[in-house]
Amino acid sequence: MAKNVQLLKDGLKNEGLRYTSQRQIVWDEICKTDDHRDAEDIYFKIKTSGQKVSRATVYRTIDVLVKNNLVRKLELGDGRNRYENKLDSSHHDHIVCIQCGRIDEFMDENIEKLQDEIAKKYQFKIVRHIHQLFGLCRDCR
Amino acid sequence: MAKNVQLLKDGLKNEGLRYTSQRQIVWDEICKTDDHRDAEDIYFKIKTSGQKVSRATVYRTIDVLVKNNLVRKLELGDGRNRYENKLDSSHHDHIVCIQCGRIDEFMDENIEKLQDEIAKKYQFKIVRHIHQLFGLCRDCR
DNA sequence: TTACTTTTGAGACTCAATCTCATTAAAGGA
DNA sequence: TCCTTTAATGAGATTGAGTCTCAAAAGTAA
Repeated sequence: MAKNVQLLKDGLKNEGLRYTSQRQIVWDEICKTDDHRDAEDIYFKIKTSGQKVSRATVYRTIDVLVKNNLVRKLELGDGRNRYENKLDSSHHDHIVCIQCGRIDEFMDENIEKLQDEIAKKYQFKIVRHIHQLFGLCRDCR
Repeated sequence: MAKNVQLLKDGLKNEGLRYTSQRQIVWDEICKTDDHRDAEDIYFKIKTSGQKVSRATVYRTIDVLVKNNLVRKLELGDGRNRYENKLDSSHHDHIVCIQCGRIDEFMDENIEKLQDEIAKKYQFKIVRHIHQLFGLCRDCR
């Protein structure tokens, strides 16, 4: 846990941002699970735990964490962004079950390589990418 | 153009839906360009051309066209879905410039194959997928 | 033409997310 | 420790894409 405090403090300092109790609360909440949760989930989890952080601050803090590379933003195209902590996870993409909502993760070096080749061909500089497989998981097919 | 009328009529008939002038107007507008436009763009283009189709009908018709495989829906994760006609384009993914908004298309058989292998490994049945590269295009880097 | 059913339009509504602005609280001196 | 400066916060208003409602209009089949 002390590790998480330091990570946050360093990240904020790098950006010239202040360390506040609200930001720590939001970051702690995101670190509690490896789920892919939306901002409202995170907000209500904090709220029902009795801690006081406003909705605006939760949204703003999540943005800060994403920009500082502590949190990964997941865009599933259903109008709600999901977030996951990047504590010990390296880059990966997602497999999403459209029936039960289950989200698995995958990573393939070869796909990454092919991707880089495509970018090269288009003289394109990749900043980030999204690769998601939607369909039915083992239990739903 | 007659081709587009027939395509639409057939698509609608398949679903047991009626052929209406409004649906034809929306489909025609989407066929006019190969751009990746959002629903509001399409709605206003129709509106300013003097034709009368309500916003609700434009949105509903686009959904119908997507379900009937006449239109491809593009989710860029910025809160606005884009649409493109599938008149003579086969499957492809997208390269999006975060500076100028330019959208290029790419397709790589090998990536598709690797993707299928991943799905197999997870015992997952892919229904659709999203693969997008975000970054800076040739002119913006 | 009639009877039935689907589609449309206008505007109300939803919901995630952002913005406003007065108030509160970090951080770095003195 | 106390100031001063400046950033961060909270409450609630606002935005904006998209959906819903329901009465009126228009296809469809007999």
